[in-house]
Amino acid sequence: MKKQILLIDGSSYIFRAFYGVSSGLKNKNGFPTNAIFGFKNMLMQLLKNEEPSHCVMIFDKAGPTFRNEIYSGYKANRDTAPDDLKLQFDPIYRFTGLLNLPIIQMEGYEADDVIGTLAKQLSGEIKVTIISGDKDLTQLVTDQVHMLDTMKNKIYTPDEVKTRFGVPPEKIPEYLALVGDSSDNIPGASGIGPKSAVKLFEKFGSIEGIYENIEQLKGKQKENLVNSKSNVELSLKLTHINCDLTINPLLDQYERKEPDLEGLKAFYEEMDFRQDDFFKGFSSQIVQEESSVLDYNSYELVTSNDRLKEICGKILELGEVTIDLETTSLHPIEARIVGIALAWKGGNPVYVPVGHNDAVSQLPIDKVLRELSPVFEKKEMTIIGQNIKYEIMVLANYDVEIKGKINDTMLESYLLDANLHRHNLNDLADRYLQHKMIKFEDVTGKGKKQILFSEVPVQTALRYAAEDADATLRVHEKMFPKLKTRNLQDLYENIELPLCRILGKMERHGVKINTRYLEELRDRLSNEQEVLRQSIYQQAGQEFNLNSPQQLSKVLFEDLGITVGMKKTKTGFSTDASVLERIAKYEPIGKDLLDYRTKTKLINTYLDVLPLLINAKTGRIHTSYNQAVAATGRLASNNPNLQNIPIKDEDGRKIRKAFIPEEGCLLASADYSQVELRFLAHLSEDERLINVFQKGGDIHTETAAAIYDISAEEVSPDHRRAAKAINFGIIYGMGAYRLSQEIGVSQKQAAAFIDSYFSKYPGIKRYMEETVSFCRENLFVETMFQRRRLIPDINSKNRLAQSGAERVAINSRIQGSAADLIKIAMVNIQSKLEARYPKAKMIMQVHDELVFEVPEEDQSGFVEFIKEIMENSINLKVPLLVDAGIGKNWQEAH
DNA sequence: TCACTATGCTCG
DNA sequence: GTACGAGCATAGTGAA
Repeated sequence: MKKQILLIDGSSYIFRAFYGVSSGLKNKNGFPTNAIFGFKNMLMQLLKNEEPSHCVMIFDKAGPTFRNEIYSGYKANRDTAPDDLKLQFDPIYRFTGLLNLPIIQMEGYEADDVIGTLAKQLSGEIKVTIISGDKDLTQLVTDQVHMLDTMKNKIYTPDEVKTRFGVPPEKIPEYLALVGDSSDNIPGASGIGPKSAVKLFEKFGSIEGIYENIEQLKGKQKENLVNSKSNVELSLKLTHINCDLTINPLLDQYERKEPDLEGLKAFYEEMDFRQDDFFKGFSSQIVQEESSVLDYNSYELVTSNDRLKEICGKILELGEVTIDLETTSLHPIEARIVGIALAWKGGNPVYVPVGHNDAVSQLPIDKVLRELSPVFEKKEMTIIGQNIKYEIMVLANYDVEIKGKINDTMLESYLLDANLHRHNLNDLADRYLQHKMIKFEDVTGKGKKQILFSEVPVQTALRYAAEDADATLRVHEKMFPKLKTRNLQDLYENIELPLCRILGKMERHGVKINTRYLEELRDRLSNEQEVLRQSIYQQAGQEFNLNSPQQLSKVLFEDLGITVGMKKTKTGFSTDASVLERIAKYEPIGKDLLDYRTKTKLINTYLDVLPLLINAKTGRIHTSYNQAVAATGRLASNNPNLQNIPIKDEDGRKIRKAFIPEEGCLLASADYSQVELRFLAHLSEDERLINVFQKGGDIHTETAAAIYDISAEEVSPDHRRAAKAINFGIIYGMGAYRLSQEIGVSQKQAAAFIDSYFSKYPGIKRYMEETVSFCRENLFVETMFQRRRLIPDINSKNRLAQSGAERVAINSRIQGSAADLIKIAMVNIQSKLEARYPKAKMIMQVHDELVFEVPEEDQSGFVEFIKEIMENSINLKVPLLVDAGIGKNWQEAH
């Protein structure tokens, strides 16, 4: 197989087939098959000759295109397809489907435009060959994109195009616009043929050049050109192929897949085609492919020390191995190893059981780890895993540390496309290998019947576990090279992978909780909650489930007949905080409901839950940081989510007092001040904004002063509040409506505010426009450290989806760059911390804040030490500022 | 009983 | 219709 993608101009294939094969050809039922037959032969021949690794078929879609809108005469001279041909369209589509070739048709565009877009998007990743005989398409030819005319067996390179037409590919649209094209009914300039067109281009370079210098021409030619000017301009619009359609081609989607052999056989029978061609020529390719697919029978169970030693030798020699641990628990702190699966290049995957109940003979875990220790110890070793943080943490339970390099397929997938929410191995295998894996549930069962992995029969475990290691290695080999071609390698190796180890340490260390304090707070809030509940029942004149928005809305808007602030949701009337706030202005029940909601929230989400999450062994809570969920590059925390512990309200803030240090330690906290606005300043290069940060003024006050055209001293709290809302809104791509809601002015006034903001900060406006236009062209945006976010909707025809995509584009660069920054800071801090304060630990991350547990004897100078590293982790056009403090609990540290 | 959606609220 | 990114709790619904 050759690494290349074929973009097949299917419609031209169909017409060529129809006119190339005798129209008398029919199957036994009298159904015409000449076009199908010709199409089949041409396609099979092509696939056999080219052996493409990727392939996609593009067809025209019936109906008018944007070219017809520009010019009603476009292709008007063509007769509609004969009925005999029309009948054959569907079988041809069916045949293509049976070969498992993806098909693209787009309404309103011609196949040419789709081909152009695909060629442009994919040419950076793979060699592209366009299969067509249409001379229009030669304009797409570049060094990476060639065109193959299979009828004439001619390959078009840029040089070939120049030789054939006398102009290079990029001039073809203009060339055709001048010469005209009778088959497409493109007028062109009368009296100008290929010869004179080439001469004119040689002399003037372009159509624009020709008309600018029209005076230099004379006689009939000048007259013709002048008279045809509008025709030429029109023609140019028609001949130019639109390479910017709204499609987000992912190369993987076009990878060759196995054809449906059964279906093809039936199809051939239906059409009365002889079967020999695909059984001989074609299926040999497929058979080769099949042999490279996962093979359960090759998996080996390792139960002897000698064999394990032998395997270690091979791995050490190779310098690379994929590892997957099977354990007793999903929780890395609790987990005990049940078996170890290994896979490496050029060998068969193996499984080393160490804790299976039914195993007749198996090695003990400490012996296996001892044997494997050179693999873990060796610096020049690469260990690959799916979610390798888990392996790192479980190995740490056995005091084993991976000293060499690591690779993580989950992170690889995340960096390639963070929008895909599924980066688990089963999905990756499906996506990259078209392989459906054995599911965990399939071997352990689920629900009440679920068993521990140690109870899974060892032969079943062998298949399951070795397949995991096998597939991990295979998807790694698919994804890893892509990181390089997409410029993501640096981010991967220098930020995400080092961070992965650090997160493992933070999670293992955990944080201590003052349970007694938490209980007291819970009791107090519960009492207050009860008082509110009774008060609400009384005002409502009935008891109902206060936690049910449905029941509450009935009580408020039907039974009590309240009409203020009504707002619809999908299913009824909303009872959210903004509605209740409006009600609160007239009815005390509104305020009571709001208070009830806050207290209930605190009790149910934090006070009741945190004590339950304390680990019995460590006496601390161990969150889990997910490095592969947030589309912008941020971390996410769960079990519990430590990134949404209250801080804004009085009662909520008290929960932070429950987060305490180990005996003899203190908690230190350090957070970046206004980090997203600083990135906005840096990325936009807006002079005024940069200046504000350089002078160190209050950003919201300065913004208020600028917008209202007053001095900083004259700024009132209300001015500042409005300016703050704008500053934050800008980062999110806010509209006037939302701002008006936020600061309580009319939508018109809000719009005027925004205008005024942009006139004072013109660089920001430019930044937003440039970000969107970059995104339109590339279908992704990039952070300061090349983290990509794909944004396919940016060219959506749906206005709402498109403006949503624009906001995402603007925000992702900022939020994502800030996420990059703190990740870099964490990597910097960890190594320096281990050297300078080996007893101090980094224990939490909350997007722009880091929390540390610090021995009392280390407290002097600690905060300054952290601050210094954080502020100097990267260089921006504005200074970075970190606020830091230290105290007896998380609240005091602020 | 379980899986799923809708609503609402917490954080940066 | 109306601001970006997350996680989580409860109610309610429909299928096994």
